[in-house]
Amino acid sequence: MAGVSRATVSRVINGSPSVSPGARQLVQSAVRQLGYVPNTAARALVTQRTNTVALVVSEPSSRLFTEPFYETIIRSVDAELADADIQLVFALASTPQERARFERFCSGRHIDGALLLSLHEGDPLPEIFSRTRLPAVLGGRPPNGSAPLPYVDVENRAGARSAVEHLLARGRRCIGTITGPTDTPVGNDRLDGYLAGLGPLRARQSLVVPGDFTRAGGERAMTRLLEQEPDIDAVFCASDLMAVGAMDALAAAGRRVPDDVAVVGYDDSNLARYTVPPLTTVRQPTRELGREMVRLLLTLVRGGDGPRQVLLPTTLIARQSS
Amino acid sequence: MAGVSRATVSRVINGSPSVSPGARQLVQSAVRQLGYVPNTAARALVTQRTNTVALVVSEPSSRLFTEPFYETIIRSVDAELADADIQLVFALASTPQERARFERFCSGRHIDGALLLSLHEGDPLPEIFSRTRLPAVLGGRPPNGSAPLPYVDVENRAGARSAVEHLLARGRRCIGTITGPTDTPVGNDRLDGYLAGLGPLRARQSLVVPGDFTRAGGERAMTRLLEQEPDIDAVFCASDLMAVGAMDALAAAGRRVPDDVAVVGYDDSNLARYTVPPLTTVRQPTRELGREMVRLLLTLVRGGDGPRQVLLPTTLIARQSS
DNA sequence: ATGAAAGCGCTAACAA
DNA sequence: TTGTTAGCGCTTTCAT
Repeated sequence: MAGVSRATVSRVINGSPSVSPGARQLVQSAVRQLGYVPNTAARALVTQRTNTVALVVSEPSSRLFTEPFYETIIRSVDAELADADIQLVFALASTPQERARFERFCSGRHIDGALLLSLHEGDPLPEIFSRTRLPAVLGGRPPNGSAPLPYVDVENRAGARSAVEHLLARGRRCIGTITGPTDTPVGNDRLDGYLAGLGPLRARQSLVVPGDFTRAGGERAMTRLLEQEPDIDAVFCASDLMAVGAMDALAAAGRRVPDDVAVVGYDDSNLARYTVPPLTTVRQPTRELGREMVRLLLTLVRGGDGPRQVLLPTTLIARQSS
Repeated sequence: MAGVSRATVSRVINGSPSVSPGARQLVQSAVRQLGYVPNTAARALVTQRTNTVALVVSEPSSRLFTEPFYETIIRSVDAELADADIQLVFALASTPQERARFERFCSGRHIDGALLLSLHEGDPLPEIFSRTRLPAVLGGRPPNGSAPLPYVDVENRAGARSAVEHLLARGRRCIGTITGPTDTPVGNDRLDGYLAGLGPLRARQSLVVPGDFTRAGGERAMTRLLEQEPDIDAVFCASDLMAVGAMDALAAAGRRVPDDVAVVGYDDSNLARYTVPPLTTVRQPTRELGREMVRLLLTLVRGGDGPRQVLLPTTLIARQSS
């Protein structure tokens, strides 16, 4: 219709500089009139790129929906990808079936790369990406024993440590912790930070109770902490949601926050502002986490060389619970 | 490697019956040894099918993550699609930019069809699918003035009506309602059901307060209801989350549930079992909703003729809040 | 700056 | 039952 060859049309569509202004005009108006849209499959076939990346969450959907962290990360990843005009495919991979389906999806070259979130120890996903050389970026450092894929992480250790130091500065001396799942890097790193923060004080075994990042889990853990350590005067929780649960348990036991027991959470989710009293917490730059993951992945997808790891800082947000 | 033609390989891969057992064996073992996986782009190019469908949510992600409904629907859609070995692409389309990107995605023939959730009045999506003839199924009836795409819905009117009738049967006479957003079919239908349930009693304007499906919105609405109608003895909330908010407001005002004011919610989400007292609510078959949407869409994608609408029944679940 | 031509990896009609 | 052949819609050398 524009009276030019397919090659020229292709050049115009892809913004090649070597097209005469006249031809460009002609093609563009023809495109508009025809409502022409390039066929992605055909394009993918020749370019070997699909302009699609996957965001994979290895958690049951219940966690996904209760954990405020995911909402933020999904939003920021989606926004960042939108800027690059790349489509996001969102995949749940918590069951073996889901993982198998996703693996087929990858082998089918449906995606240019993947963002992997919340990996547990023994998760087979990193191995797959490492083997197939399909670009992938982890959110959070790889679990022990996992293939060493590039990752973006927040300084969980430093963040947890700052929480404990804050508690110490406020004069607390019997500081317990409710940890995250111990088969995840986040869970371990925050526990390490807690131990490091305590320093010469050293933690007693009975001050450390494992949690599972849920509110109910936090409540149970706090109850146990209260039984094991009646004199406890502060607790560092590895997530805000668990901190809320801990505050429930504290209220049920008749302990005042922060007078009797100070509480510090982790995440600085929306939740934290609305608890009574408002929750002191460790803010992690979740939006930046998503953004950096995308940047790194896109660099890799384009064949570039990115850093093997990116570490983002945390900030302690002091509110009334401590 | 198997010593046969590409066509035969293709037949084996696609399970054509007209392949000799010998050739099939040969091909299959070659496939295994080579780790061969068909290239989806090439296949899509010739078959005009991508084996991918999109689930589109026209809501800000905040709603998506706070509304338990979405978690269930996403799970059931994902599971149902997995059975058919079709990949789910999850897309947020709440901002004009997101919608534009999604539109490009569709025109690029990236997907075989789409599932559209929670449409508001004036949403441009249905029009696009109607025009491009790309198969689409709505979750919930189309908003007024929208293109008439096939849909799966629950009997919102009947459900709301049954809630009000239940309240009447318990002797309540001054029954208010907290509605959903009035630019959504669900919001309107549940309001209609409320009005119908009241029957000859007729509702006063001041008994109807608009909500937004959030907990905070429910709380605000209940507070207003209490001001406008101090004698109110029951409230029907268009969602469980709003009912929880209403119960917060009731507690703050010193009204007992159900003694002073009976509360009925809608959804029968997990929430409802754990409120104090447990919440009477209208159960909608969310899993079936997802399943039926997928079935209908797949029929359409395969060129079949499906029903224009599917309506699923609701059940009243009586608990202690009424 | 432009066009001709090859080819990405697959399926499907047709012939054998 | 099998192979040959054409072609899906695009990008990309390579000439011109």
